[in-house]
Amino acid sequence: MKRKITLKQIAKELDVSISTVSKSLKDSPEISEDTKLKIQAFARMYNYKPNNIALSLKNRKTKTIGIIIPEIVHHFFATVISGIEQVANENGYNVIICLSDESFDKEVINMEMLANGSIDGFIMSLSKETQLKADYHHITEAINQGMPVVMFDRVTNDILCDKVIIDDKKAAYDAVQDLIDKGMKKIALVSTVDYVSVGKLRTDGYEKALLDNDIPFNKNLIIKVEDMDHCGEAIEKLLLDRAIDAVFAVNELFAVIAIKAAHKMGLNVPEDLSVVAFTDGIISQFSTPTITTVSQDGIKMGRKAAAMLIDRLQKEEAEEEHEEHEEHYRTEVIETHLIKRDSTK
Amino acid sequence: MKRKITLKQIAKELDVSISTVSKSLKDSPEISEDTKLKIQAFARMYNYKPNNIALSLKNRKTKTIGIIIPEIVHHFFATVISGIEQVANENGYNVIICLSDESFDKEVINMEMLANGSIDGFIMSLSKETQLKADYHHITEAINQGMPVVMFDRVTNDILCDKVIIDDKKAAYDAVQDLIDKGMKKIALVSTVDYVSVGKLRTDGYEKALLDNDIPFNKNLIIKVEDMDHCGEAIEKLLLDRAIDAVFAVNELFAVIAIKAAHKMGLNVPEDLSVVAFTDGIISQFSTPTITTVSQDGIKMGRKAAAMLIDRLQKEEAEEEHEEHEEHYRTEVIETHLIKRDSTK
DNA sequence: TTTCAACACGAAAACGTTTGCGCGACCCTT
DNA sequence: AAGGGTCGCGCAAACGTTTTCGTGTTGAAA
Repeated sequence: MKRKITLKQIAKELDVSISTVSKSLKDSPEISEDTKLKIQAFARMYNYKPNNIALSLKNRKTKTIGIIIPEIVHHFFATVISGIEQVANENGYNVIICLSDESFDKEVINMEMLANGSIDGFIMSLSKETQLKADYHHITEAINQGMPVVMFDRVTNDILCDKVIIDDKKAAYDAVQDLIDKGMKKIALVSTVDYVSVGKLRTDGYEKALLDNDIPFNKNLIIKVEDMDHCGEAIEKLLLDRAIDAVFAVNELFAVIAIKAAHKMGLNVPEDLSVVAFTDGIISQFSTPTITTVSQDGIKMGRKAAAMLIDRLQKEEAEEEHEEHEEHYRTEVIETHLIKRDSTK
Repeated sequence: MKRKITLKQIAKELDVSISTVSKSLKDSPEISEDTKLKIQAFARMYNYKPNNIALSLKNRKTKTIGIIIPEIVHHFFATVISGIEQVANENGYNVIICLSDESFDKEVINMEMLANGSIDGFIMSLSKETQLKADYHHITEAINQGMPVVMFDRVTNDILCDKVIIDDKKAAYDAVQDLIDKGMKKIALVSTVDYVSVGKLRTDGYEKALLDNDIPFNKNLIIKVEDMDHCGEAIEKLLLDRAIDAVFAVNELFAVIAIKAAHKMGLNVPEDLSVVAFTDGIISQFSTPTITTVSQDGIKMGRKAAAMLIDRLQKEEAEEEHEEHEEHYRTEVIETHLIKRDSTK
């Protein structure tokens, strides 16, 4: 149980100064070969490694990225983390992850926690509650303190920063258009409540596709799921009442519930009902039938977000207080495409 | 773009010493009320928060837990993280996550990285490659340096430390026994290669259940999946050759593949073939039919692991170099139970 | 022998905290 | 008026680094 060795201890042991040890380990020409070799050997023997915390304090940077997301038991978010981690690793960064649990307060607490020197920059996706309250003071504050922020997926126009998103509206439009092309006319939408930005955008895309094809936009064909438990019932009711021929769901969970509801009523998918979902995850790949989805490449999204953040950090470092902060923020759009599987004809 | 304010800046601004500022903010009785109020007001105005890195350096502890897992795009591991994060948060800890990607080298690099002062302790699950090589020097080293380690799920007897696992053998035994109770005799096992500890244990449980019921243990009914792509074929072959009546899969992915294979051959689940799987995840809940599984409560596992680690950290802090390190390590076993769904009769 | 460069190393500041201790100023007691 | 006590504050060390700027010793050139 020997604690990690420090420069000071090596110095004392070898009867030289701390600076001599430090310089020797960096192979500085200031130090004689003899001394260097002796110190290096000693350090290697005791497996000396510089203390990260001390380095962070000295360099005023931690080489750590803070990630704040609503939840982690969620295929999409897990893939994004995976993407972030890849790029972070490639560039010598670590990631520290905080979960907001869809709570505004936790999001704020976590951000303030990390903002006090623990990290060099944020990558985040807004919690539902934050989007509902539209209170972004914690983010503004972080940015004002010079902490770069990259938002992904659930973003807001109220904050100026780098963002990486998918074109939710267009993707939804394309998915619905595909249904229409196949002859569907009565297309139901199963969505979340409106304050979640992506839900709103996907609804917009759905509506536009209908209108562009001269299909009346019928509010009765839209289910806004507030609470998971009644989702199935609502869909069954719609199937019963309206004789719809397709369902467009904003996530795969809603889609699989729709399929189960259809089965329960003796309808076959895709023969009697086509189903398309947003977010290509595990469920879509393994449900029966497999579900046609809009791909939403989390890995790519995460990689892009991390690349943007690290790019900014490095630029910052290069400028080094030149104060020429070119406040030019970018919004990257990740391509999506429709993955055709067995839930559509 | 004002950088975060420091004690030094406040001191200079108010023309007092740094210590006076620090003590005032801690409401020390050493300082007069007047001065304290003035300083506190000023600090609040500038939203002063102590720098975490400086605190970490001073206190020799970071209030951060390092997590090393093979991958994150995996329901089970995601739930474990979620559990860890809950308890960590409740106790004022942050979590920093590294992915080994099932690679030994990455596991080593990540551990060494974090061990240099970045964290107070580890929670980890071994990568496949590490288990294959059975090389645990990096873990021993961390422990020798006084860094507490808690291992979960994929553990090894070669390392002495706190562990939290499920009783893989017993859980497998129970699952197979349940099949036997229902009249199954020809039960196939779809497993991973043996060096993954849990795969081995689950196989043992399967074997014991058979033998205890006087059912011959037939190696030909076992499929060791090396490579995902041929998994389906192997199962189909078995279904064709052997007329098996049940499949016990060590994870839900193998189970769903078995079900698909069965369907493809015109067999119905559960009428013609029962399927039970380990690891209760998303797939089991949403596949058709839903799959009977052995629950493996990741949240609980994560919570337990975090609790054990934090407990040890606090004990360490209390002892404070009393050197009375009671090296008594515990292994906690998380309860499992069979969740009966539609893939079994 | 004096002078100066080169060499090898150490002292100290800095990053941002916390905290034990010392010290001056004041007031009260005798 | 001298002694003692209290109050209010600052100094400095410590955590573990890196790096700039000395500084003492040596050897060679003048």
